[in-house]
Amino acid sequence: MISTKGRYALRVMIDLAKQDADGYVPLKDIADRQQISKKYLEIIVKELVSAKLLVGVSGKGGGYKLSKKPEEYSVGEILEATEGTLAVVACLSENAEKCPRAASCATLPMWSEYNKLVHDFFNSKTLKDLMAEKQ
Amino acid sequence: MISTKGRYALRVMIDLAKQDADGYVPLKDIADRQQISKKYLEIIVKELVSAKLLVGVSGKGGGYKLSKKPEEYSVGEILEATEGTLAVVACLSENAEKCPRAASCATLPMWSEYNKLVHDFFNSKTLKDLMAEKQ
DNA sequence: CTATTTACCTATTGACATAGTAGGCAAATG
DNA sequence: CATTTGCCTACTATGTCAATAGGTAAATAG
Repeated sequence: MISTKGRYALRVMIDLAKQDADGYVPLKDIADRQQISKKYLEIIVKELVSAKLLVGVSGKGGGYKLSKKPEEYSVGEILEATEGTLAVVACLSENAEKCPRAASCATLPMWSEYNKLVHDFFNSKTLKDLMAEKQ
Repeated sequence: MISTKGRYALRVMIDLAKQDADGYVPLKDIADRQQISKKYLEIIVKELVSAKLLVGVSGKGGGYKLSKKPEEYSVGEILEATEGTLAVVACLSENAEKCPRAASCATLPMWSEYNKLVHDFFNSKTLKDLMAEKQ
């Protein structure tokens, strides 16, 4: 299940995509508009900055802005930055140790198929697609 | 992410599907074959019995057996019985309270689409499909 | 130079889920 | 009646989620 963290991250990104692309937007404004605790958003936004999806600038006139154009973000990369992984089972995550049962696992083919489905879905959606939606 | 519980449940069901369909199979045997703690499996199997996916019989000669034919189980119902829900976001789970943001939510359409994708995927796969795999 | 605004940092919390373990009771059969 | 099996309650360690609290660092406006 996609957690609050990932869902909030998307809302922040959509919010930023809708603001003037040149200026920096203070987190306080985003928190007010989205009705989300600013303190909690700090944690989320920090991860988005680490992942280079956002640029943050301190001080007066500072805030956050997108590091590229909305159509250049996949929803998948935003979720992966905050959720840690989009892998559908532990053994298919990036840094999973090799499962000794893999060769004879009756369920692995299904998990792999499902994993691809999920990744393809989120990688094919862009931030711009979500901007187009209402609100 | 699908948890150990759901993955173990599938392995138990597959294991049972491969045994003689008439007799009852002791949990100890399944645990030995699958190399999973029998104690932990007790918890999982109990939930499968509650959901009427398995029938359990106590005493000598007892054990568990499928309550219907392998091709009549969807993978979805097995996972739902153990994972609680397959909903991809909280607001789309069965007993979720109505979200006040729903009407104006920019991400809801995507979540709904994703939710359908996931449910369709698991509801279209049957236990028999998994039996056919190696092991 | 100073006050203000902003991001950024560490730490803590309560609630809950995960992945088990322990020990015993109840039922069924040989 | 002993053995085998399911079934029940309880407990635990670890981790994640969703925050909250309180401070430090950087940048700008005046």
